[in-house]
Amino acid sequence: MSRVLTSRSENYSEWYNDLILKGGLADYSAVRGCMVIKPYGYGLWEGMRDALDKMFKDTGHQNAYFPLFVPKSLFEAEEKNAEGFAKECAVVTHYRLKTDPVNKGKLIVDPEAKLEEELVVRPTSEAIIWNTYKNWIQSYRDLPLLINQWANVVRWEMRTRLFLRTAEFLWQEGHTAHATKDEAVAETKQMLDVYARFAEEWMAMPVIRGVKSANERFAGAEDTYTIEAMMQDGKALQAGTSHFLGQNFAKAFEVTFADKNNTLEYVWATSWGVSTRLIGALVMAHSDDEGLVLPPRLAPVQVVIVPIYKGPDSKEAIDSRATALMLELQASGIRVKFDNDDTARPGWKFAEHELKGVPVRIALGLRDIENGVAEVARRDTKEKASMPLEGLAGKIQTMLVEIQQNIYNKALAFREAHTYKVDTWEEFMRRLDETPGFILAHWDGSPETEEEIKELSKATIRCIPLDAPEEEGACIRSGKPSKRRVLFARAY
RNA sequence: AGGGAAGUAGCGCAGUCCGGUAGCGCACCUGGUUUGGGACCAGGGGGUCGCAGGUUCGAAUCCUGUCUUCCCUACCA
Repeated sequence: MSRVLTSRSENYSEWYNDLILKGGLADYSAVRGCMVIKPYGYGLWEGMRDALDKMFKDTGHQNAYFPLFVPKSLFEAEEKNAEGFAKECAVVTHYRLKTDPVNKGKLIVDPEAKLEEELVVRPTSEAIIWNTYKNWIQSYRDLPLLINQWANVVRWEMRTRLFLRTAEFLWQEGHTAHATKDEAVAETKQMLDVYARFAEEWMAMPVIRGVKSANERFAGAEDTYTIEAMMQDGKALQAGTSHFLGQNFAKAFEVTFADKNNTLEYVWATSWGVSTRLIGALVMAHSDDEGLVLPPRLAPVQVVIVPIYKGPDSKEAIDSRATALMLELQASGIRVKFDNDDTARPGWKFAEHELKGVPVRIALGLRDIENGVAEVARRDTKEKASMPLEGLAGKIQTMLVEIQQNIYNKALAFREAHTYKVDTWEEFMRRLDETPGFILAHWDGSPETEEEIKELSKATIRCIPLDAPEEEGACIRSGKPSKRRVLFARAY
């Protein structure tokens, strides 16, 4: 069989790739560093998008769409941001191709069609958006301006990995403008909280909320808030960020408003985003050696019904009972697939749906129907039980909620078992190498020490957790005094 | 970006050293028997060997260039 997966322990990276490719989430493409998101993977993204979109709307945001291209002069307006992205920008320099006069049938870039001003393919949209907001904001009555866009962005990465880092990816980016600093900070924190709730309640993936250190901060931001999740190899993955941008973009793009006293003030800004990287996070957070394990709330298919045909006469009876069950489940709001493909055998289907992470499988044969039962199997625990067909939809609903909770608990228990308080440099290094995970340790707060630790250990400060209690201590590297522990890990 | 490996049918691979007109398993198609954990029998279709040059009577095989992917390390918001 070509469907056999590499195991996690054998090679974690290959296991991950196998899940993505064999689970039908994505494919490589003819374009370097770019992937094709297949229907099953895109279904996951749609689930994420719909849930997040509702959360954004519920917090007062509206969607809009801004151009893919950013004139270079706009892009460079906010210096730090431009510098941060400069080395990974795709740039459009020409607007026309023509037939190669030397080599007929081939196309060349028409040298006559050079753009006066190059266009940067957006790696993020702050520049074009703030240039636009300038025209939209005149008065305090225009604020707050709360806008989100669902879009693709391009960052020319040298080394790519499916979903985790690709040259082009899908994301959402929220960009808001506020009259006061407090309001903008509150917005930044609110959206971080939205992300954290989404990760925990929908993806069943526990996250640490925190603030980035200066070194790890978004270019152009005053503060970057993050949610950090732990993958099954103990490495950290930044799952979402929310930035307090201060007045940096307002000043760069001259975005001012008249306050109630008619004095002109610069607006205060935020931006926040999550991307298709979340799909990579989802895969690595829960899956096992048999395949994907998807949380019911995001699984494109929550329940699959597999008929067990026996003899030519059984098909009709089973199909009609299975169809009735499917309709009953659908009526309960469950996403269900009746896999009545007669050319594949049950065993094959069982393995296939396990690989794809379908949370619940119902097997239905003549024997079951005679006894008024069905065999129900959970993907997360692999438990199988015979359950009465009568009232099954209600039980399945409950089971889906339990599965959602169970995989969250499992991920949380894993994270807790791999989170260590460490007070010496020796233990710090030993933990990273021998029992990878999150390390809570003291740091003197200086960028130099942070850099030194990174050089020596390849671990970075993932965040200063928001709930970190005050605690006197000594920096793990420099020995200088520290007031709280910060979160270290090797990261994706 | 450094090191390593690999591109031959949809997938996994053999063939490459030693040049002679492409093969195996799975998948696919047809017919039949089957169906409670990746079925079986019979028949069949599909590949300008990643791409571009070169050497040669002749290239999957030798030479040069190039593209893509993976792994390890490094880098990255």
